[in-house]
Formats: sequence, structure tokens, C-alpha cells
Amino acid sequence: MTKPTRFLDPTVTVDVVIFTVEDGALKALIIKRAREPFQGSPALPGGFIRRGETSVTAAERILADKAGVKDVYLEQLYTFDEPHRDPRGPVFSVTYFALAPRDEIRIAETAETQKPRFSPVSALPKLAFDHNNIIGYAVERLRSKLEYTNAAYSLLPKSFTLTELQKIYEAIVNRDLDKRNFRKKFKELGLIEPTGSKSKGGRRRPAELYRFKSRKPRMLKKFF
Amino acid sequence: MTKPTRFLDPTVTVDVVIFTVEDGALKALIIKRAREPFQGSPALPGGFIRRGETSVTAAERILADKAGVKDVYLEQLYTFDEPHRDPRGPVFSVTYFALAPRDEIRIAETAETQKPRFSPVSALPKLAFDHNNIIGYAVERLRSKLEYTNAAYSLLPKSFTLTELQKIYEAIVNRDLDKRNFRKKFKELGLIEPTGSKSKGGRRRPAELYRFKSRKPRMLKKFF
DNA sequence: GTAATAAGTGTATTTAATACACTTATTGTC
DNA sequence: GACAATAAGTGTATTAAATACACTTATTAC
Repeated sequence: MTKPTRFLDPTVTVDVVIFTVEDGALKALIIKRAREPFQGSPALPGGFIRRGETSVTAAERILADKAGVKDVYLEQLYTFDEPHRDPRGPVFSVTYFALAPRDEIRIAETAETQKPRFSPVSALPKLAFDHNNIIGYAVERLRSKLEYTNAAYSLLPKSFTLTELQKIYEAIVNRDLDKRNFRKKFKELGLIEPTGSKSKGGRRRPAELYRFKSRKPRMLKKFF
Repeated sequence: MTKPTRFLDPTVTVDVVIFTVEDGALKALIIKRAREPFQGSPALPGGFIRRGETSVTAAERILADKAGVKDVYLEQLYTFDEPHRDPRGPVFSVTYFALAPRDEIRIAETAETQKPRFSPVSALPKLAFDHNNIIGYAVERLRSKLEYTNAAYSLLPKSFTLTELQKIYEAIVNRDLDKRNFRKKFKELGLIEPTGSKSKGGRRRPAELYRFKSRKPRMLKKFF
């Protein structure tokens, strides 16, 4: 395709905010950059889009390579293109966010991305580029998303207790929820069903285990 | 910036869905393409990003050139990059949507974009590229946006009657709203105030004119 | 004066959200 | 085997928000 040079020919990258909930806190996957620019800085996993890829398939590749998961919840977030966000020149970043249960994720180190780890979104280090902004925006989107969709299923293992479910919500919306109201609301939504078995272990009453009836994204009236 | 060719080097364009409400219907600005591909087809106003521009400033330029407005509501929508959306090759479209009162818009024809007109979103022709998809997505976003923000101010002239305000809402959410409930709700939100003057003309009772206290975007609990 | 038109106004009902505290099942310890 | 510890589980009353619904008023044209 021919195009006069008076047009901007930006480089296009994809960055992915991979969320999970661990120890009652909402966390995002952070890697350490092996190369310039920002060599050694913590950053989001991401990179150039390869030939034959779309931005989604690039995001899926990053998810598979860095977190060892596929078929998880993945949604385009925003395209960041502030002129000086990358010292190399005009670089557009098409960003995505993903949700996965902690126990399905296998963090993997690659040549370009060292020491990957989950960092609580409430205590992130200063990240490369505008990546702090990107995560901030993703957290906002996730919070509002949770209020009118069943997206939380993406953060939970196949079976879970109602208390675990509530803790996920509390971690994301960042406030305590009333136990009885939460359970009432969730049960009448009809999204989950008891598995029939109970949690074991610990010096306490065992809890009923539940599963989501469907793991397809759905819109809902309102959650809490 | 050096980059191996195994990476995708997409062209990046900006397309803008310019919404207004006219004759009680939600409409979007549609132009006719003067060039290939899709020469002669109706399409969204848009084009390449120029050197020195970001996607937002390109969207602002398109708004100024095609609709003669600036400082209107403008929000990034989504980045479309399906591999075959443009016959020329991989073209990313960073899309925006804008809201402006019909009476502030001055439609202008340019060399590349002929016969611009507002078309009701409920009866769009088949558009070039994936532009029908883009508008569909924008309408969805606008509808949900209206439920929890004061964004409607962007579609109204400086002063307006409560009936005009209600008609805008009805046009967008595509259903009738109750007059008494609508007025009650809107008044207690405290976003508008009477100007003191009244509408004139016509064989009917004159209506109180209102204005928005603030024309800044705001988040609200819920609208209707 | 009256016909036509849209403006304007209030209450009762239904539904959803919130606040709130005790009992139960289990395990480990003495 | 009693009891201490722990988290699971459960219902009702109150408050707030959403909805449903119909007549009167101000003006203009004829």
C-alpha cells in the first residue's frame, strides 16, 4: 500500500493487564524489561504485533507465553498514543485486560521478560512507559464491569465457596460487603449452583461448594 | 526506530461517529467516499493520522473539517483491526464518537468526502469497510453512557425545554419515558436550572427554558 | 369565546437496597 | 467426650428508588 510520508506511520504494540486475585487482593502481572528502553524497569507484558496477527491474537499469545493460560476472559481496553509515551517515537499501544484464576496461571520467564510476578494493584512500583496509567484505567474498567456482568467467574476456580466468591468481589471493589445480602443477591441471580460436595480441612464448619452454571460472559441488571 | 520485518506494520486511521439528534431521531454523520477503496460508498468520516497528530487530534480535525465544531464531547470508542476489514491490507482504525447539538453543526463537503448528511442510526445504508459495525458499537456505548452520566448536555443547545430534553433521551434509548417521572428525576439531580425565560411561538402554552449548570462530563448514580 | 396544543404537576404502589446478630457444623485440644 | 475455636449459614424489617397513572393550565389561532 502506498502512502505519502506526510502521514504518521506509528509502530503498534499490544500490552496486556493480566488480573488475578491472590491472598484476598487484586493483582496484576508485572515483568522486568530485559531491553532498552526502560531496561530493568518493571512493566506490563507486551510487545510488537507480528505478521499475521491481530491485536487480539497477539494478546492471546502474550497470555499463553507469560501466564500459561488460554481461553480466559480477554477484552480490549483502550488505545494509548500520547506522543511521548515511548522515547523511540510514536508508538500506539492497543491494550487488553485479562482475568484468570490464580491456580490456573503458570508464570513463565522469557528472554525479554524477566522475573514475572503478581503485584497488588494497590501497591505498584513505578512502571515503564505509561503502564501505571494503563493499569489504573484497567482497574476502573474492571470495577465497573463487575457491577453489571458475571465476569467474576473468570477469576475463580471451577468450584468455590460463597465466602471465596465474596472475597473476590471485596478485593476488586475494595470494600467489605454484607455476608447475608451478598449471598441472597447471588443466589437469586441464578448464576451458580451447588456442586453437592463440601470444602474440607481446617478447624471449622465445611462450606458448600458452588460452580458457575455457565462460563459465558453475560450482562446483568446490577450486582451489588 | 529499527524494527525487523517479522513484525506487523499496520496503517493506522481514525474514524469518527458524529452523533446528533434531529427530528426526534438519533443520527450519525455519513459521507460518500470520493476515492477507492469503496469509491462512491457511504462511510464514516475519517482518514489517516498525520505527522504530529495523535488519534485524538486527528479526530478533532475531522470534527472541525466535516462538522464545523470543536470543543464537543469526544471519546475513544474502540480499535478495529480485523485482518480483512480494508482490502488494501492491515489497517487499524482507532475510532471515536462525538456528540454535538444539531444547531451548532455546519456540515461541510471536502474533496475526499462528498455529500455529507445525517442518517438515522435506525436506517443506515450499507457502509464501506466495517463501518456499520462501528456505528452499532458506538450506539450501544452511547446508550449505556447516558444511563450513568450527564453526557446528554452535549446534544442540546445552550437553552432547551424539558420536553426537548426528554425527546433526546427517548431518541437515544429508543423508548418512551414517563413525563412526570422524567421531570422529577431530572430536577432532583440538580444538573439543570431555569434560565428565567420561556419558549415562544406556536399555538400552545410556552415552556420554561432550562440550561445545564455545568457542561463538564460527570458520573451519576443512575438516570432512568 | 372557543378549539387546539403542549406544558405542567403529585401520589400511591412496587421493587430493590440496606442494615443488622445469632445458630450451626466441624476440628483440635485437654 | 466436653469445650474452645473457627468460619458457615440463615431472615426480617427498614429505607430508598423506580414505576404507574390523569387531569389542569397557559397560550395562540380562528
